[in-house]
Amino acid sequence: MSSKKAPTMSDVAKLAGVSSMTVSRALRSGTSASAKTRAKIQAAADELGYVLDSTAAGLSTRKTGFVAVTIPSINNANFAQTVQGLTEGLREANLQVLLAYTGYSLQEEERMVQGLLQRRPEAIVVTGGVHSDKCRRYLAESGVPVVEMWDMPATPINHVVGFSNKQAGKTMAQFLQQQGFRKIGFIGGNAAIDVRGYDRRRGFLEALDAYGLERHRYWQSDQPVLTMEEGASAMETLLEQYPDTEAVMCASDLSAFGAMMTCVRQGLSVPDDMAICGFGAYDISGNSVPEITTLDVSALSIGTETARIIVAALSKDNKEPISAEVVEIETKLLVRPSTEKISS
Amino acid sequence: MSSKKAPTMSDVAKLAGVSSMTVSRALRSGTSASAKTRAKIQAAADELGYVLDSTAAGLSTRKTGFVAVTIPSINNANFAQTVQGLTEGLREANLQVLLAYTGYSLQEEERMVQGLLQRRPEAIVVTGGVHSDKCRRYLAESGVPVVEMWDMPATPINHVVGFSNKQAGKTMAQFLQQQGFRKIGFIGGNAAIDVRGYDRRRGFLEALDAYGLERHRYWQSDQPVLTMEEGASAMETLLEQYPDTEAVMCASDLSAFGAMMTCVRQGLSVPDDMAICGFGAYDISGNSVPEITTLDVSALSIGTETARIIVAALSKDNKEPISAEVVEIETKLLVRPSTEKISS
DNA sequence: ACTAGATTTGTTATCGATAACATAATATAA
DNA sequence: TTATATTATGTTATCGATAACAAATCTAGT
Repeated sequence: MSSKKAPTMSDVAKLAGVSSMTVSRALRSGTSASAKTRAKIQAAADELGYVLDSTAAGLSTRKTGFVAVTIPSINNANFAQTVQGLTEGLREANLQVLLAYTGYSLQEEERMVQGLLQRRPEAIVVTGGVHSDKCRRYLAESGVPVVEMWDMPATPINHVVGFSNKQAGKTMAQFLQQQGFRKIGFIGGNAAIDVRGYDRRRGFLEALDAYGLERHRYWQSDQPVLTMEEGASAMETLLEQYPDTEAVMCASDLSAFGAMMTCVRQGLSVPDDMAICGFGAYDISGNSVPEITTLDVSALSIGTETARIIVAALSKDNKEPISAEVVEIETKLLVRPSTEKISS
Repeated sequence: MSSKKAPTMSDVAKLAGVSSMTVSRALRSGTSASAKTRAKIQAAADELGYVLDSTAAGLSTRKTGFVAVTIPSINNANFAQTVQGLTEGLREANLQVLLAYTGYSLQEEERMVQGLLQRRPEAIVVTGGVHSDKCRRYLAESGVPVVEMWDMPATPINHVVGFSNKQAGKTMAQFLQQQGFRKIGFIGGNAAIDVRGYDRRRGFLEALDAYGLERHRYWQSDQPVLTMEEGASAMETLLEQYPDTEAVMCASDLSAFGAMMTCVRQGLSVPDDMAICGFGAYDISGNSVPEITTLDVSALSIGTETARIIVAALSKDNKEPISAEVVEIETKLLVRPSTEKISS
């Protein structure tokens, strides 16, 4: 770590014997500069170890070159995949992702969005369709494209890339019902925290109602039930309270796996004694024994689609009005042995 | 998304009837401004929906307010935890994390570091102690604190927060040997890609040598073996080639779990027929049945320690020379049922 | 060789904020 | 009340780059 301060463009210009404007042009593509001076300037830049200050460049061009993204948690394979899709999709447009974590808190989301806006992102991506009033206003007035992902909000701010979590819950309930299960439980979280998980539960329970099935076998906590450990202890409680339960849907594959391990520990067979399904198509669901039935929401596509929309919105001439895109991502039920109904 | 461009500080100043310098002061803490004008300016700012442009502010103060971090993969719970520790530790110093993924490629790391430096981070954090020559030079000449984490490089660039991956491999080998296992295998990746995983293998095999144990039972690929699926198929191959293997160390808990599932599928009992240990103390290792022996490297502490060093380095007066800190994180062997030696 | 047109380079103003200094307003002490 | 210290506000220059325009150089066709 050298302590002398970084060389600037005019240092390079001086060394190369040209004006700094010429340096600026030589270091960019798509600008006119003779091959000879380009080489001369490149050499001077290398000698000084010059690195462009994109902070200053951005002030002039009014382009910062990054897209702000908020996700609930970094430690979640689904969001990680979405971010990967975003990163890759934005790379070709020379846009970097600036990530912030909200910890499933709307208040934190508001703070993060405010902080991110100070950095003048060229677009903003948020997870979910529910935000604090202030946050909605920040987003709406930001002057840049906004994408809400992982949900289908009733009143979108701008663009949307997601799927209906409620419908996802319904799909799972329908599947379990069709498989012949009747006493069906749910392990999941609370509305105030994990909005999307709660929507899934709502859809799930509504479907049970529609089929005339009992819907009291659920377990809830005021924290999202997303980890293996939480799933495991939730299943313990559920087995105590409703030992006759035949099948359970979990808010996440991780909690589904935890729940399954509780069954194994108690000598219950999955799916013979207890069928289990999860959500999110995490690695674990396809690699456990038995493999776990789950809903694949194609987290990667959410990222790539979001990136596509952003790139399109930014490349459009400002003259034509940019219409808000709403993309519904297809979900896919992965039927696996953990929910095989034994013909008894 | 409104299309009129964002208001600037002088817009606020005009509305409030003061100079823009006064606005600048009123909107910051630790600056002199009367309560009355502060309120007046705040009101004007709110009315206009003004958001500070930290890009411009940074150009003047020469502080961008963020720290650049490169990690091999976002989809890795260990690195996610480290990032979380970093984020939290830096938040109180008002520093944001700018994340980039290298995909376990040194070449990509070089590109990322170069790109990140253009944004003038106040510090740079990289994963591992091996970098391309160019990348090393970039880092060394960046003029800001550099932290290499997750390893103990022989010749550090600047600060270090990590542990010896080689020693970690040795520790596991020693443990398995002490448990009474003799025919020990290894499932892991290749040097060119996952440097740290390879170091662990090196330590592991050296220890086997030291104990006079056979060391041919390893499986290697030119890709890192870090996922459950990779672990599962690696174990299949290993069982074919060396069916007499008694115990296996895996480069990660995820591959360890995959390997364990292969055993289960083939009717082998863990640990009776095959002992398995992993690395990284992922959730899965503590929640599977049986639970998997692993090495906890305290990924979170790596993040918080790194954050601490950065905050300290940045707060120090530039007068006193900043000495490079080297912090060795303590690792902890978590002994679990997956490696219980049956007294036969 | 000469001129129109194309290409390369230079000059000046500007992006939106803050630092540094200068000045005005207010508070405090003698 | 006056002098002095303190606080509040304004002015000007600057951070490091690029846009917009201007000038200089080169190229090609006749």
